[in-house]
Amino acid sequence: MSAGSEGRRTTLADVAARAGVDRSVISRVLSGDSRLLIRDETRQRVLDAVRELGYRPNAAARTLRTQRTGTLGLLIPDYANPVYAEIIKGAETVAAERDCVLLTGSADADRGLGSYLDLLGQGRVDGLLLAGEMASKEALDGLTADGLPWLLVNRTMRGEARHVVLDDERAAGLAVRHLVELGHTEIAHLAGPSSSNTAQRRARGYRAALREHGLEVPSSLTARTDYSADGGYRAMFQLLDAQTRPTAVFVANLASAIGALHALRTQGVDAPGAMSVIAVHDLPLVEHISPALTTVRMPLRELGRRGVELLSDLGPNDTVKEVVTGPMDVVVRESTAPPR
Amino acid sequence: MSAGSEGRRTTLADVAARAGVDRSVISRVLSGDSRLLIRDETRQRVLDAVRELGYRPNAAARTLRTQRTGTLGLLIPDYANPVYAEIIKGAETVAAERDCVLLTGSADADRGLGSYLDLLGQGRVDGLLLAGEMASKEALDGLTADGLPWLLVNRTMRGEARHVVLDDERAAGLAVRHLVELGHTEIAHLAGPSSSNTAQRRARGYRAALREHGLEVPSSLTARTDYSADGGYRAMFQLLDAQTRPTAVFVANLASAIGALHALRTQGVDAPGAMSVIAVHDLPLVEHISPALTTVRMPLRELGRRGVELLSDLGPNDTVKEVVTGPMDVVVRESTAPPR
DNA sequence: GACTATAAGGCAATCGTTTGATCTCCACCA
DNA sequence: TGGTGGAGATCAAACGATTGCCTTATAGTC
Repeated sequence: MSAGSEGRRTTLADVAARAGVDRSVISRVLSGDSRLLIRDETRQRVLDAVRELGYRPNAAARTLRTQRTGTLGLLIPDYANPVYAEIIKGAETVAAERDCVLLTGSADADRGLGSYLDLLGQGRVDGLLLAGEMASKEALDGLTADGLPWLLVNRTMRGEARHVVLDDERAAGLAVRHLVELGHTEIAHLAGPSSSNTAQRRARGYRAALREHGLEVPSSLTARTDYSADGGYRAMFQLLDAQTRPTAVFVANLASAIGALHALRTQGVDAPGAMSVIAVHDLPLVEHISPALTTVRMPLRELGRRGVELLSDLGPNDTVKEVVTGPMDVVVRESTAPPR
Repeated sequence: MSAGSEGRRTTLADVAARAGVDRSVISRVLSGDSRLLIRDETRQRVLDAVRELGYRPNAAARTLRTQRTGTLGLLIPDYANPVYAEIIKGAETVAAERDCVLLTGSADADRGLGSYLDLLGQGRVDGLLLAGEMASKEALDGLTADGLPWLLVNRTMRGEARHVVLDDERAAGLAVRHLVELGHTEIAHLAGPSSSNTAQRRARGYRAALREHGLEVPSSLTARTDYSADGGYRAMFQLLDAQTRPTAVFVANLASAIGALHALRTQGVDAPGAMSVIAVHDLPLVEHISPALTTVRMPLRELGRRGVELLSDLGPNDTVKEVVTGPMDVVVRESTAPPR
């Protein structure tokens, strides 16, 4: 609208001049300072000036003064993984509720936490959520030394007591129980990478559940995938070659399960007739593949929510270990059935 | 390491004191000011002090002074859509090359561009990439008035000449040509939502290609999906009910194609035997579904790359309309074949 | 020996907000 | 008349980095 307003953005000084008061008055009115004594008429003049000039506080100046940015960072390893999409959504929702922006970025083996922080510099975020495996212990200590609160999301780390995770062991337990209840006794596990924290917990939960149900835990019934569809495809072949072929498989993630189903088709193994498949996580999409996947739905949004909630109340030296207690359930579709 | 360094972060003043020089010297050394005259010995003292104290410039202070943040923002409608994952990856890569951080956030119908900017305040990013349909014309004008450069990514907008897009019409053309070359003449289109810019361009490309190949363009051969698998599922049923059943369908996106394949299975229509299916975009996953999808692979990363490149050289009043020229090809898999 | 040029840094204003401390009325009370 | 006590603002010092302009030395010149 205001053509010619090129060049300089409106500052407090502009608004103050327009309203005929001091800058500090504007600032206090806008921040809702309750100790401010001001006539209604003046307050109105201030608000009018703010609106007419379209004033918006300068983030850098405010941050410099208050040492707060109103911003949280979230680092994830890979945008293509739908698991993180859900976590981000949950996190953004709470952040917005708290008038705070969530800024997401990705880091991985090459471009790790360190280089990300070098770019970010100091004082660009008030806290950092770290989802996934990109952070080393040293990097985390560096954050603590800088006085920046951080929180691991969906992973734990030895020696660090700052994380929020899902109950992956219980998820594995639910999956196994579902298979056991169908009558399976030869239950295999298509596990995620041993470097992955969630994969470890799911594998542990799988073994614990088998024992709990009085079943043996032969290591030949576990194969590894890198959490990709290709990985699942290859790993399934491995399982099919085992001396005793399982009748069901608990797969650590969705993508691998899709690869696994492909392998079964390729080998002419009917699913679920000759092999039941159940996987961790759920997406609308799996309803539409064949056979529709039975899954364990995880409270990923809740995980993101809790991440932000915990982080924003977290001092640089506090500690927290939380397991999100959101609903978790087996969504039974077509890929699981009683053994033949 | 330095226990007790609690409380205050190191500032230029600390480093200056340690090196025994003025703050300005530190600043100039670090910024590589070529006009600075300094003895090697002094320079070394400065660098040592910087390292020993682990100094990192305060982003807010620097931004306040220079009016630059070293940061670009990217707004997307939905993290769950793998299309955006690819765009983000491309964008982050270039941003990193240019020593600049890309901060991604999501906005949609409810939480639109406006509320996002209210949270961000002024001066938190040097420019904004807007992927998807969340921005209104007024909001864009607001950005321009604020002096913030912005660029639409993967969409155009009437009356605004600031976008970078893919050649969706050509993608549609390639898909249709592939089907025509297989011998199809009854080619349907499973189109995206009419509100979507890409959907419009793909539909236009589809019709143009049909005409180009001398085929008719009956409107009964187009059905609409909302770009979801469910939407594709329902839309495919519509197509199957048409008076003349097509022998091939060009689907506007992957998720819908997966739903469409499901619908075909449900109805006992063999794909590709009785119905060929080709979709826009490619993912490792589609290799593993049955039948493996034939797709048109789009240069999404390149789109993200160009977005950042263009934006960082863009003044608030410049204009740019670019069609990314990256490679685009039909990946032939199992879901397309000659008509019976 | 006075003068100039250059090398090597120092000074201080500035960016825009926030916030504790201060100031100026004016009414009211003794 | 002098003093007190708000009400309703204003003042000014930060926050930390950048950058145009100054100030010292020292070396070199006539």
